[in-house]
Amino acid sequence: MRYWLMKSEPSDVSIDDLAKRDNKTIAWYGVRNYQARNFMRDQMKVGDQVFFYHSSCKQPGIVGIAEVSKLAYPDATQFDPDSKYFDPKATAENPRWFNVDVRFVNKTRLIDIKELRSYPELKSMRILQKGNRLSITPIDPMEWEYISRLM
DNA sequence: GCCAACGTTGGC
DNA sequence: GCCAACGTTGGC
Repeated sequence: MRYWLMKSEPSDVSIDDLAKRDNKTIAWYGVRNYQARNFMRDQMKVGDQVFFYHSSCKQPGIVGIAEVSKLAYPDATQFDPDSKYFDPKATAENPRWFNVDVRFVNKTRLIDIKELRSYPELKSMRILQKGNRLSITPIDPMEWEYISRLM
């Protein structure tokens, strides 16, 4: 079982939105970065634990825990001409983008990026590195443990 | 709203 | 295959 951090803009899908969905589950659609796609497609397994992170908002930070509830499958939005995630180069025979399903586990207090930066134990976290833009990053078990204790 | 950093695109 | 130009991300 592995650990991940997944960013979502709360104006798009917040932790509360996730908690309110049917089965508290959502397809992690819209990822259009190959590295992040590969994490979902090639490495994520059902039961993997996820820090749910709010980005591009007033208070960026970890706000809850979720888990992978379905293995990766083709992202439906790539085939939808009306979606902003439509990809004309993707076909049903040759899908380019994949997503897993993620299920709500629980909310936590907000552990914002400033607080995360304040712990030397977490300084190697990918999201704290300068210029980091990757929306899905692996979390080291030690880091998961450390952050869990803060909650 | 700014802008540094990054990934992607496409001409050569 | 290089790399300049461009678009996007995301904290501030």
